Amino acid sequence: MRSFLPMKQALESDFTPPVEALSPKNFQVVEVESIDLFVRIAQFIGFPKSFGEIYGLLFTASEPLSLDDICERLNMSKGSASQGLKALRGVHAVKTTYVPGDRRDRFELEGNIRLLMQGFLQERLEPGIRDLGVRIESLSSKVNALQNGEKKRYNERLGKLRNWHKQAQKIMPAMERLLGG
Amino acid sequence: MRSFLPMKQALESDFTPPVEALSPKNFQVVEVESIDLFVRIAQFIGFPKSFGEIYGLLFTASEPLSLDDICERLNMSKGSASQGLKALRGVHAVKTTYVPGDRRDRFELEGNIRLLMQGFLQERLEPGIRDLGVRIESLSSKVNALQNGEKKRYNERLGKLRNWHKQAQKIMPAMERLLGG
DNA sequence: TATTTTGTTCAAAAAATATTGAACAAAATA
DNA sequence: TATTTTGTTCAATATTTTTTGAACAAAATA
Repeated sequence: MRSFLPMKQALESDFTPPVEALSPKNFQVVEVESIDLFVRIAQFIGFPKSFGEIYGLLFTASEPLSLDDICERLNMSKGSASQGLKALRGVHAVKTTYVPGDRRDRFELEGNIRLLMQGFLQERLEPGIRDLGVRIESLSSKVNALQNGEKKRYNERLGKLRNWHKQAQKIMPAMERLLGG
Repeated sequence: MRSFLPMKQALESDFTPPVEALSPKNFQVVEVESIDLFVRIAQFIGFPKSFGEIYGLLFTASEPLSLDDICERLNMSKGSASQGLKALRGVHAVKTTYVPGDRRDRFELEGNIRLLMQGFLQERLEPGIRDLGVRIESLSSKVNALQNGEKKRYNERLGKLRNWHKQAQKIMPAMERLLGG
């Protein structure tokens, strides 16, 4: 893996007290740990590692970064960065920003983690739950064509499953309110 | 893929009315659809497909199945079935049952989907959330060593993240109650 | 005890998924 | 308009994950 952060921050002020002179190094540590954190979150919600890296880098950035910045700092191909940014923009986790005097796109976080979670909840979890409902109902109707014994056994199990699915649907709004609001 | 269900059910009764004579075929359809359903659920919570297949097959089974039964009906290797069953037993989704006159292990579902979810919530989601907390706190402490400007910017973002994490922790018990209870 | 049956483990193969990089198109500049 | 810069797409490659199957150990049977 390549170096993570340039010396920019250190060079921006003329004077810093001794303990703060260590800042660039500390900043690198913090940056690496931030990226690591978001890589975990990404993997947790089923995104590839690279998406987490990009998000983590933007989390630490003090200004919007260009595609090239991202590739360079994360040692990642342009293709990956482009795809990752596209996906992250898709879930409203990242937005494009105009920076005067630079004709390249610049990227920064859009809102906070809640927005990212909202995307996940609404575009992955919710449809998933809905799909389960469709499948359970389809199964239920087909079970009616079975022999009595089989039908009874199935319906018992399906009933519990249907019940559980209802609960899952019931808790969704609360999750969206608390985590995605 | 191989045939899914033997003719057993059809052969168990001497007479069935015309419409029910179709039962074996219907049963196969239902079985395939059940397995499909649980494959989705498995993939949803990050288990391999084969785990879902096993669970789905056991969901449809009228009696505890042996390892060989499972391999045969799902056209799956012994190794896969063994590993899948081990994992499913680990999350209390499947249990071993003694069947007189058969020295092979027999497997059946343990409780309903709630138990499986409980396993997922307690053994995956909860530790994941806890790990995030640890990482966020580690980051927070390291941010204190940064320069003032950086520190301020970071703490703003970290504050929101910490806040979000608290909400996530808060909603866990409700999820466990509704989905895993 | 020797043989068979049963289930587990793990290295290797296969499958699924993510990443790369070169070709391309679109937009900006010369 | 020709050239350069920028970002996207997608086939090829690399990586990760899952599955297989043969070797093994444990338990049951002969």
